[in-house]
Amino acid sequence: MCYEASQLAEKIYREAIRIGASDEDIKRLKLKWESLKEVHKNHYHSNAFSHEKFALFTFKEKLDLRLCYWGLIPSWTKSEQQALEISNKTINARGETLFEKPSFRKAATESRCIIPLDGFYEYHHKNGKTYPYFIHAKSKKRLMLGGVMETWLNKSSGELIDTFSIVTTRGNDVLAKIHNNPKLKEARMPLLLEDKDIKYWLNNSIKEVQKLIVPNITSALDYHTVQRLKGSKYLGNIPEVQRAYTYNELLEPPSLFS
DNA sequence: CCAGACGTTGTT
DNA sequence: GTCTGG
DNA sequence: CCAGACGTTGTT
DNA sequence: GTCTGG
Repeated sequence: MCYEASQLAEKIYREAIRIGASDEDIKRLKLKWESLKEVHKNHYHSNAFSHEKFALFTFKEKLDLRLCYWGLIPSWTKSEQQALEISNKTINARGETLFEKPSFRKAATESRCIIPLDGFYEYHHKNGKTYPYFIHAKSKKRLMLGGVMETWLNKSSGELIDTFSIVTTRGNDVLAKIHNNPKLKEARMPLLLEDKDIKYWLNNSIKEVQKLIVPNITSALDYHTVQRLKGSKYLGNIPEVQRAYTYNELLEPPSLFS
């Protein structure tokens, strides 16, 4: 799953290189980014339910970079009220059923996207308490997540709203470590695409795309506990929120024999 | 037929 | 313990 | 998903 | 818009 994420603004357009963008593409996206970055803010920690804007890549005739709200609003949504309700339920989209669900199948078929993230947050449970982890790529690379996007026309305001959802798949062994119970039957995680697969997610046939919905790039992930992400101890949307923080109760109990 | 839903997560 | 709001 | 509420009254 | 439950 993926309910909390980080996306920093710096030179996001450059990730297009990993999608196989041409020099011309990069030039165009850089230009576009110059205007987008005025409204884009650094998300050191963003909770999906606050529905903030994230930068993502799409591909119609050309590779494009756009800002979209997290929480997909299907085009058939009728009112602002309904839009808010449904966007609270479409933070993630199960990869297994992506092409069947009424909320996602149009987006899945016609407008898949790539969300470049600096990391995401997951919770570990122990003795009835939760401990947040920040999960990120080793080597400070961005993670490239598979997603779907859709534009909603708000008829009461005439406004076009771009929205997206993050596709999820079975959790890999890194997730299994964070949920450090070897008997855990199934952890979920966002669809992380390897560089070689990114362009196929954007423009291949449905059949090919479905093959990409599998756990991936385990070895390239790193993670550590961070301070609380909600409540009175929450640091807010600042760099420190993703800094390593040790919880003594999570440390290995001292061995009797060491 | 109409009305109402349309989604995800996981027991540390 | 369980539901709801974000 | 987690954090926080978990209720009633009546109209600034 | 389309499907499901009643």
